[in-house]
Amino acid sequence: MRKRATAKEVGEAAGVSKWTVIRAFKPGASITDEAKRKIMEAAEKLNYSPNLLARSLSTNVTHQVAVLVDDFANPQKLPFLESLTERLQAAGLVAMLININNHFDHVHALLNADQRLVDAIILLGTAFRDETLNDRRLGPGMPPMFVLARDSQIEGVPAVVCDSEVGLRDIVDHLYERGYRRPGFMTGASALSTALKRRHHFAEFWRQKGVEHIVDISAERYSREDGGASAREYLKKTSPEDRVDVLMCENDILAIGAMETIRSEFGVSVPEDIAVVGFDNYELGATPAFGLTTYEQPCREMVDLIVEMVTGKREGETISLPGKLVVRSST
Amino acid sequence: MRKRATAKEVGEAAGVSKWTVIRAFKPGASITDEAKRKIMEAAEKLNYSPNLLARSLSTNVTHQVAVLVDDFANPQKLPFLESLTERLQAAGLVAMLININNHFDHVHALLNADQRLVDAIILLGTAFRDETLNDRRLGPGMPPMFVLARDSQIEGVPAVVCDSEVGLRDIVDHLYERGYRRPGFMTGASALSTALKRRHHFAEFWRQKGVEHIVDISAERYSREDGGASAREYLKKTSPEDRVDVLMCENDILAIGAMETIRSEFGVSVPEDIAVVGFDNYELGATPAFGLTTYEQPCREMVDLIVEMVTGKREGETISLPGKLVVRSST
DNA sequence: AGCGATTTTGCACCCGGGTGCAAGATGTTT
DNA sequence: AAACATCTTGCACCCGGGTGCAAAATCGCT
Repeated sequence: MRKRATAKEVGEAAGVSKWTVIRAFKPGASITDEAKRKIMEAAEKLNYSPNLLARSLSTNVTHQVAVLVDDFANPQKLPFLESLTERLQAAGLVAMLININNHFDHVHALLNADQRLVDAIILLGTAFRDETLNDRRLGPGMPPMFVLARDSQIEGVPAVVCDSEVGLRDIVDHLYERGYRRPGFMTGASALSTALKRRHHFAEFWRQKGVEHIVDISAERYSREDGGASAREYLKKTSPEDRVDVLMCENDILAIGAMETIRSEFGVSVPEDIAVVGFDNYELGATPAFGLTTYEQPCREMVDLIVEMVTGKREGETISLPGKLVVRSST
Repeated sequence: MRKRATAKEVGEAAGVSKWTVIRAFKPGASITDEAKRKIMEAAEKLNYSPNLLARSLSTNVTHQVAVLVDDFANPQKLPFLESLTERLQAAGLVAMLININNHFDHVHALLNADQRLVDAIILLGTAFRDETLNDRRLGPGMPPMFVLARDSQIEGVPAVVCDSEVGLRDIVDHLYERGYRRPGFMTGASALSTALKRRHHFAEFWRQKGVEHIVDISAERYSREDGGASAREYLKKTSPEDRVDVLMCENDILAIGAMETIRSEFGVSVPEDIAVVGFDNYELGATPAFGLTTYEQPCREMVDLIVEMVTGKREGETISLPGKLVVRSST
């Protein structure tokens, strides 16, 4: 059982050598129609298909791409994974999904991917530190790496990101126009460059409008509970008249957690007392219960670009794409 | 660039043959400490690690498992993917994530996985038809297959599922006890066996309690919009006094969609006028805005079992695990 | 028919590592 | 020191397919 036919066997069945069989499966190779027909017939009978492993060994191309994910708690990962696998498959590639966690760190994952000779490595919004890549175990021969939906300052590792500068300008413009003047910003894991960048632009655009002070609130992780917990802590220690009038959260999950806590535990209404803004346009944010104003990352375009880079159709250079402000009832 | 050191090269650097190098990397092989030390030193210097592709070619074991997913719209996939990748990795395996869609069907995916010589194929809650497996292109030599979070009637293809019989009995008991007597059931893609089974048990348990009539509502797909749309259609054509008093939805996404439409468009209150029940215990259902009563699938246990089957630690035989009723404010 | 041009096919040897066996090295016993 | 047991190492050949080249077959033309 579990015995695959080989080119040699097909050749014997069709009365040709194994090399001719291999040619029959190589588009554009020189072969007679007659021979090809016989071979295909025999191949079908024997249920033959080329062994991709063996092929990869000699061609040095595996058509496999490692996708590293370390934040499955973020539901935004799902649409990214969906688009990414779809596009990769359309390009003849397949994704090896690698879960980075406490038992399997980035260096492990990179070495593993390298050992499996993947054609490329995509870091999907992972929170890895740039120093990770300087690990001495990581030789110079690693497969090319790309970062998706997160910044990369690393030399030679291009990224495709949603332009947080444009995004936050749009958001701040919108909030200013709506009359909000006392902004707060909730970060998740604040040490990450993406977080810092968003925070930075948020503050910068408010400053340009004459608002100097930003209230900082930080959640432990990117989860609904943590968003709620940090909002709770803030509201507890701040009297109603001192509170922010709009709370920008680093992503939709934090925003939903915060919004729910604000409403249900403090009787504060959204957006009348405090407006809430998220980031990502997570599907459920659109539901009437939330009506979350947010900023949509151009997921499909981002994925298209990264796949073009991976397949070499496009030069590997960091690209920022503008997203789209989605205004709903929370502001 | 992108040149990996080979065992032969390491051997030359360490003054031994390539076979000795290979042994140095094979646990339990016979080799002197001295030789091993020299080899490891040379290996580190040359940044050598065994080429897993080449190894797989001769051992016929790839340590790769294909995971087929065709329903990325269901957020429940994310925790399953997370646990699954984590467990597989802990067992030394890696997941190839294959997206089944209009451009890449099940047969394609299976053939692709086979060509890549994966050790096993896991169908993650996919809506494939049993006939798919009878496709003539699928030979008898396919890798072993397992179904996760969905039923399998297929001979030789074991499944790990959440026991819908126990689950629905718990749900119906709970609803009956709360005093509901006019139940409705909302299915997604109703042709699927999982859906039919849940529907069947739901009706059966009500019958045992003397309630014969179940109102059937069906949504096109498993999405919030479709759940909302089918609830809308139902409420439109049914006068308040004729309506169900509890609506059981096949999963949480449908339930949330239905609940939101019921509340916001018809001013019907949940649970006073109509109670709503979901299935899966999707994380956001816990938020105060929804407070969705639901049934939690034992995700981690299910994944543990399927990984044990994949690794051969457990016999491949369909297993049903009981889940856990989670009562919240929607009932 | 005969010659050269072109296409098709077979072959030796490669990709990087794994296996079983036998030769070589080391160690133990008398 | 010889004889034997044991451990370590090298080797031939395997896994399944890919490459470049040369032999063989086919084609076109005079």
